[in-house]
Amino acid sequence: MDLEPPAPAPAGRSGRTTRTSTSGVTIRDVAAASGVSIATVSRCFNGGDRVLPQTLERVHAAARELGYTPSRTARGLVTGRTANIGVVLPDVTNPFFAPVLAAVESAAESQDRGVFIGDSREDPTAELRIAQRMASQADGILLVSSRLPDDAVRALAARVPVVLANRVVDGIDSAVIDVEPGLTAAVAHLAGLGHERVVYLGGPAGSWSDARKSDALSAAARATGLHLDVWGPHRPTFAAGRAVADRLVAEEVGAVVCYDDLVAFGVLSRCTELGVPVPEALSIVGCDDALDTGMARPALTTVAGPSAQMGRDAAELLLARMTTPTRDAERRVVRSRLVVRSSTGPATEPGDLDRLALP
Amino acid sequence: MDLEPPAPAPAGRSGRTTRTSTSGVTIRDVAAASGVSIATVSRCFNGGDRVLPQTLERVHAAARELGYTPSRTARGLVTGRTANIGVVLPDVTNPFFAPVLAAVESAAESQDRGVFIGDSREDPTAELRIAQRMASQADGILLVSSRLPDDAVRALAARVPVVLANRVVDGIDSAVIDVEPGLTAAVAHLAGLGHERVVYLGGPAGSWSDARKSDALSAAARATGLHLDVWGPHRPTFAAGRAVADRLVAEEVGAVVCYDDLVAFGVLSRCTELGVPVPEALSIVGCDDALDTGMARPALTTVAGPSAQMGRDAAELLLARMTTPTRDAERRVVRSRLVVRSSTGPATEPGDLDRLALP
DNA sequence: CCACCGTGCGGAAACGTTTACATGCTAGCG
DNA sequence: CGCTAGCATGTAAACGTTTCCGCACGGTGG
Repeated sequence: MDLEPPAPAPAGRSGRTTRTSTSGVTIRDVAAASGVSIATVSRCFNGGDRVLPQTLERVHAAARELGYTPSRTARGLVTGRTANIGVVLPDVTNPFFAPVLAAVESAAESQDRGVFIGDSREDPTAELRIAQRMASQADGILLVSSRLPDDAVRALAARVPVVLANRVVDGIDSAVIDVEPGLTAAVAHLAGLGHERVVYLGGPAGSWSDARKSDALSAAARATGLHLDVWGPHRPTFAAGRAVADRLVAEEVGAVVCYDDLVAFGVLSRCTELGVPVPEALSIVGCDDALDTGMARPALTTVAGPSAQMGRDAAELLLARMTTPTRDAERRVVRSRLVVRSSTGPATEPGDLDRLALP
Repeated sequence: MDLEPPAPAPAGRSGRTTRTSTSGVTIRDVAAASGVSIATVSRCFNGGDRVLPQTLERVHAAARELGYTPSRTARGLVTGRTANIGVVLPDVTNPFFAPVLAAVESAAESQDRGVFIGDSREDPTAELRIAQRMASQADGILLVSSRLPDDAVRALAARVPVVLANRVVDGIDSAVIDVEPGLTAAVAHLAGLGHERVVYLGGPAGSWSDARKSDALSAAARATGLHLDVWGPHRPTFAAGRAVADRLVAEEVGAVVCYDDLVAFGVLSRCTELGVPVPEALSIVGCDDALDTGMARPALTTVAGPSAQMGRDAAELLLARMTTPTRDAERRVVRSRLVVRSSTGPATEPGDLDRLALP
């Protein structure tokens, strides 16, 4: 690559200025240098089919010497495939997405594919715009926690292979975490600790996983005889958790399940500030087990979802759909589970609470 | 191969199968529909220069109706520009990089540019490979915490605009955090608490910021009369912190400064497990203030770097260099500062320590 | 010995744009 | 009234590939 790094008018017998960002040496140069036609050079770089071993060797040698790399752009123009994939998610900053992004990146890298990333800021309009931009430059798109309406997803999928992560739409591949086992266990756990009322701090409007969590909690609460209040929507952030914490303590809520760990941490943080002891006065359950969530004190009881596994599943599905567009839609499900740590504890009577508050 | 997989004969008056992932309608269709030449259509989509307002209107109407979007690939082929930028960083999973990625993504999005992302896994070879792949599809590349040798960076920069974040190489634009103020304050802080020996848990080999931190600590320790030991290299992970914690307690180290918050949390986590009280037995200082690091108990004293700002700076520099390749290299510096929370405290005599250990 | 076929390769036509250059037209100026 | 300047538009040549054909050649089967 560092053939002639700073040189002003580098290779090329014609002295034409090269403004492409690639090496500047084209398939024609290689053909000339190795005494074959460009068609043969092309074949040498695409499986080497129907090429004499010695020719292949000669061409590769010439290419190596000239520092030739096939232009992905030109290749893309004629083949219609770009060897890139796109990932669009609601917030790059949310640690929940990091493992899935990592998994996808890793899968792509192993096939020498580029990865586009887009941050929709939880805005469906932005999400669609980004996805459409990607559609022209990627062979497949992974929508993580998509906020798009079902129809929009299907419309997009008609133009370009689409796979969903953390979301389900009929007829579209998806990789999801089944929150039900974990949340059911969480409700049972809280009930077992004597809590009679639980508040669910809901996630962003239009979030599929929020709806799933809400449903799972309702069902579990009904089965257990627990009273469930659903608050929200809330943005899935630390700040949102802090903001809602005051109301939790004002209403003397004894147990709360949060849309995700960020919100849970926000609640925890604000409670600490307010001098509200956790879990004595308030039991907090998070979701996702993003970040190494065990590191906080008190360590957060949370519904852990194997998000890295979900990412790997999503990547597999995407790659599969890209190579075989005419498959039936497939759904991969990984199970969540409850991780009990120390942010949950026995229910307390209001009287006991007061005693705790002023030692 | 898969010339006409699902759709028999979709759109198009010619019935030609469209295998491109774009809308399938080309500039030619728009030209025909609006009764002008393709050159005029092209002009309408590039600033509308030298085009009669009514023509422009007509063309845009036709384009809208047909659902035409210019092929970025074809455009890229002839112009040599792709309107994409690339970001390569050592670990997508490390929360330190999230804000800078977000900043870059945001800047790119506002110019309707795509963002490639690559994860080098802290491996210089992989980093180079990824960067080279990007070079052919992006107009500029941001190397975050690059582990590449200076020469490799310069060689790359000769092929494609390159900007560095969290790293400095002569002749290359860079946006960095100046760790010196924060670390100097940290040393002073520890000295003020009576600590006489500090261990620095160094970061990954070949990390520029690790070298800077090490230097800054050495200078500050020398000036303060503190004894500084440098341990390492360590991978910048939670696990690495946990692993080294045992040695810290075995050697009865009283104060430790960590390469980043992940390592610091690892140390903290393991200490809690071992029953070593923080900060009574061990004062811990982190770096970066990544994650909302105040949420852990005890809250981590850390050297906060405004990484989002660094990201914005880097994005600005990259965009500027892409439009004006022949500028002098520029360096943007943001200052770190010490954030004192509760993971640091007064030095303890071994005797006192024992008393603490068994209550 | 002839017809045939597979094999290795070259020629040339795409792919969908941008852009230099040519062209016709209108208007302004002498 | 004629000449020219400028403006809107068209023509065509790139950009760097892949890939469909066709061609020569040599070996094999009849």
